[in-house]
Amino acid sequence: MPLPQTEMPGRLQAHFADRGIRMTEQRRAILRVMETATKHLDAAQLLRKAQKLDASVDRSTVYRTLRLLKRQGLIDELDLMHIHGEGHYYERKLNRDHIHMACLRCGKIMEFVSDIFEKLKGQVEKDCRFRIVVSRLEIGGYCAACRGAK
Amino acid sequence: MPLPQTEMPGRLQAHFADRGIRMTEQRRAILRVMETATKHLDAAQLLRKAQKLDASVDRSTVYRTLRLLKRQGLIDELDLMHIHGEGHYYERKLNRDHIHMACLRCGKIMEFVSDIFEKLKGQVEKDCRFRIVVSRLEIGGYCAACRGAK
DNA sequence: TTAAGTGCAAATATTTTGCTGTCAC
DNA sequence: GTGACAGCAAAATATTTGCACTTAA
Repeated sequence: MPLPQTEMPGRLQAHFADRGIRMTEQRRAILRVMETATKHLDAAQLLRKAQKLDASVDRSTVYRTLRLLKRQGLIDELDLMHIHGEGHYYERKLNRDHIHMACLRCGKIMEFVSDIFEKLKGQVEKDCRFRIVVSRLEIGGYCAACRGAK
Repeated sequence: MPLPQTEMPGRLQAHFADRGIRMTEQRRAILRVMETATKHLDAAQLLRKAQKLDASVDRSTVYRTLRLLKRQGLIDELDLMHIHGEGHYYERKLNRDHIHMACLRCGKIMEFVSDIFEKLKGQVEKDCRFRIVVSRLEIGGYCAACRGAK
């Protein structure tokens, strides 16, 4: 039975507890935002949303927590073709890796899960003798709606 | 007969001429550096190398020219897992798309051409009805040499 | 001739760091 | 109690912009 994409609130916090990583009010707020986010957030958006839960959260704590989450392999960092600005976007790493597509015209972000992608990663691991820790496939182009409209 | 990976010096300049894009001393220097680069360059490295050919080249001209090259689809922009700093790396877009792998231990960058990657892009175009303009697959992990050493 | 391109300096955007005080465990 | 974490302010890094001057076509 496949797990749903909206998944296990509290899992990030559980991971922290499991590994003996200290929990603070600020981290709790940031993790909750990441856990409940319905779209990809950049650092500034994450800061604003976290401050709604705990007004004391500082920008530097957001960046420090993002670094921690990355090191723990709990989130992925994306560029999304820099549709808005030069910063990065973040999302929880869920059970299935997926491809990101960004429409260069309307800015819509789409996700796509593919067995061929899994096969490709297997090929890289085998043919290049490379142990994959993190992978990121981002595609820019035109979505179905915008293809015609161009 | 497959085209070699080190390829056609002057092709970027030829493209500019074909499209009626103005050529300047500064652009000539920047294009030459991109054409002859043997590794991925960030904006600062590109600036330094271009200044050796034409000392007048300014940082802003480098960024403006990079933007132009991106819009023309002549170069790809990469993060290379931010192995050094938060900036971007650039490389000429050659005939065959390739995957980039960055070793998180030794920092080595590897490239890999795969038919499965081509097939995957075909799947995205077909199944998602998405017209791909640019794609970027970056992988972080451990190369063969570093796998043992860890 | 003139629209496009340039350098320069300053602005903006993004991320990191040093320090001192606070809090989770 | 103490080592890890926090806020704050300032620095570091990366990229963009306004403007007056220059140049390719």
